[in-house]
Amino acid sequence: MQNLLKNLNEEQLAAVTLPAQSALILAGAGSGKTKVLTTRIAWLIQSGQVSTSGILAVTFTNKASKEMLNRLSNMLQISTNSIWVGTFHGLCNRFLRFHYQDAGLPKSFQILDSQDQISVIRRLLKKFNIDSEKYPPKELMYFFNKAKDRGLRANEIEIIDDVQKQYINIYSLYEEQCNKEGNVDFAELLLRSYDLLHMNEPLRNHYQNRFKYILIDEFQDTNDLQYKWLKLLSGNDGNVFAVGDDDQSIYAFRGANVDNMSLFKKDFRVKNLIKLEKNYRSFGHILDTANYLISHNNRRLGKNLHTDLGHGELIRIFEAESDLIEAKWLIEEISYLVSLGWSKKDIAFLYRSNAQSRIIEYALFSASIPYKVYGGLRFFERAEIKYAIAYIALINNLNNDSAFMKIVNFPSRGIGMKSLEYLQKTATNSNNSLYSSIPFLEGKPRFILESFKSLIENISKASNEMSLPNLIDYVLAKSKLIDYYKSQKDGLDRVENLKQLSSASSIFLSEEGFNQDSNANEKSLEINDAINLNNDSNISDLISPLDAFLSYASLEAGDAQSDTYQDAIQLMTVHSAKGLEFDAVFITGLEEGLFPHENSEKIEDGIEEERRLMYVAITRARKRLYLSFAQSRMLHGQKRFGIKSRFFNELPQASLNWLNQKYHFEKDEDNNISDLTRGFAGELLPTKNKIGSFSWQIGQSVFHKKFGEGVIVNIEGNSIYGRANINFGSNGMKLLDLSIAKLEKI
DNA sequence: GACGTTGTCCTTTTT
DNA sequence: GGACAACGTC
Repeated sequence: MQNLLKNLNEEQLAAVTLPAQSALILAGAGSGKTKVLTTRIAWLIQSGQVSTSGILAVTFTNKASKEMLNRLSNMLQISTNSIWVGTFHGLCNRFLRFHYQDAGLPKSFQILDSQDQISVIRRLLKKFNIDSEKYPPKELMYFFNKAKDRGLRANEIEIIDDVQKQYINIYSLYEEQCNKEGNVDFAELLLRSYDLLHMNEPLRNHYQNRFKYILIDEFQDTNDLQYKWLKLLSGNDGNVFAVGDDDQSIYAFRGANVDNMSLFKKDFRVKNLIKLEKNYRSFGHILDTANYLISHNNRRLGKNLHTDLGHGELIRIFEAESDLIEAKWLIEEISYLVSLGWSKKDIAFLYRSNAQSRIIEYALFSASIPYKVYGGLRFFERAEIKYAIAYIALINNLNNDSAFMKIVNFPSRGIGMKSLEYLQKTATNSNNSLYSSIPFLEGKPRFILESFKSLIENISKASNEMSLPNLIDYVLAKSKLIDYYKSQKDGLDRVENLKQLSSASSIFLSEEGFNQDSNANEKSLEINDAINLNNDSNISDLISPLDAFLSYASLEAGDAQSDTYQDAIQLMTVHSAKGLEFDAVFITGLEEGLFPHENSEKIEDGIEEERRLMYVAITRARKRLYLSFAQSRMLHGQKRFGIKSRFFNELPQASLNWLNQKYHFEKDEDNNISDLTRGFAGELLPTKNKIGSFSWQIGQSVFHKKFGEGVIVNIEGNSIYGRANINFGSNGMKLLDLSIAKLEKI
């Protein structure tokens, strides 16, 4: 026990050993937040205050919950299996699998990811002849999700105008459709769980009694519904240990509400507020940069990080001519670091949006440097995998129209639009699922659909006799998915992915403790059984391997494939870097419109959130931080010119080191950049050359007295006297007369 | 009526 | 660059 607590500082120790009351821990980046959380859990268990089943620990990402479980099993000698640790979504899924009957769900309910959600909405619009131009599926999805995040059903939303009324109508149609199919979207997992706890008193009492200690990480990222869920579950004399950092709130776009932190203080009568401001991660210049940047935000609880580590190195900034050169510079720089003995897995390339990874990947690949991309198009989000999963989802629940539609004619088997419209109509008239309506058809459509039906029946029968991995191989063969991709000229990668699916399932089963040989799970549970059982039972005792695997496919999307130990450069978005740390961090693509993202300007407090995102990015670095931006970048298949991010103006200049003058590029006769060469650290060149009139070029960076820094995006007419479209970033796009406007070259 | 091809649209971040 | 819809062809 003493061992457990000996490495904590005063504040950390105080937090870990707080009495059983609600508490709010304001924990800055790198202040030992995860350490405090896990040590508290271990301490509670080891000191005998609670058994493992009395703890509920909530995180926001799968990565974080895995990390927590890892650390716990290192600290504790006992099994951590019965501790409920997971994401909100994962925990709610588990809860609903136990109590599906009470929640009004079929045993094998399927979880929809956002792609699936969109296609449900599309089908719905078609079915009811609703104009998808006027009611874009994506907008509808945002609307539904936002409502659910606030805990609202269709009939609980206030009607403001006619358009909104129609949104609400479609919302209830959507709910109806999902219920009929037995499908549940991400937000629904939470709302269902909440409703069930809310309505069902015995169940609520049971869980309130069971979870003596609730701990939650990244509290600033909770949305309204999650807050209500915590409140309900913790009961009246709630005991919630919340850890968070308002400066790292970066999920407002999915409903997170920072105000929950101050609300929590009041609602949960928090007596214990502890601030962890000592940073153990980063050197001084890095922290100064982060502190100075975030001080530009208005809505803050207030907190300043400090360190004992000393100033360390200056922040290195690089301006590239293009995204390609930025990528080349990245390679050059990390090769240098590696040659100095830095390890690749401690170096991260961060970017604002996933699309930016491509060019960096290409450069790394060409240089034969091992790298690992997190996020992006995940394994289970790939088209071919989604098809395979849809076959399995359909045999698991024949009412799943979404899965049905996805695969009924894929690979194509001669079932066209007309036949499906006919089927749809028949199904709608009899209020049956598509699959079960097949026998009521007539003529040729009936004939071809019956053959599809027997395919599904065949697979279904096989599923009772085979293990999951074998079943998957069977599906791939019988459905002809593999054959289809083999016949495609660029289908080889997809064939490989499909082949990986069965081994992925077998790894999953063994990790989750399932019996590999059988797919059977004949235990059908009454509510009381479930209550009695789940105190110390594994999820594998209650859920069929198939259901579990399908949930896993939706909830985890196969993010981190297990080669974490390989020494490779880490590539990820800033969002997915939250909670991680690296010796060297490169924040790339720091251009107006990209970071901060242009969409954020239209959103209330959007720029503040982007700034917090930047804050998160900066505080990932331990020893060395690089910032880079490019004058031009390929975007949507087009070359776009940008100017450097406004965030550069919000950094402490004394901590910055502008690298540009220390590098030069070698160009061949065709003006292609052949290689990037490390140059000498020369004198700083003057940055602004005042020149009278000369020929302007697209892509030229300019300075204007009123509008600030900009980039020439287009020139009309003569390049000396014509007019130019100039992108002034936050000051907008201006059309200026080149002979009149006093522009300076930068 | 089904299938392959072309054209058009969008493109932030995650469970 | 990718997903989907509309188009023309078999």
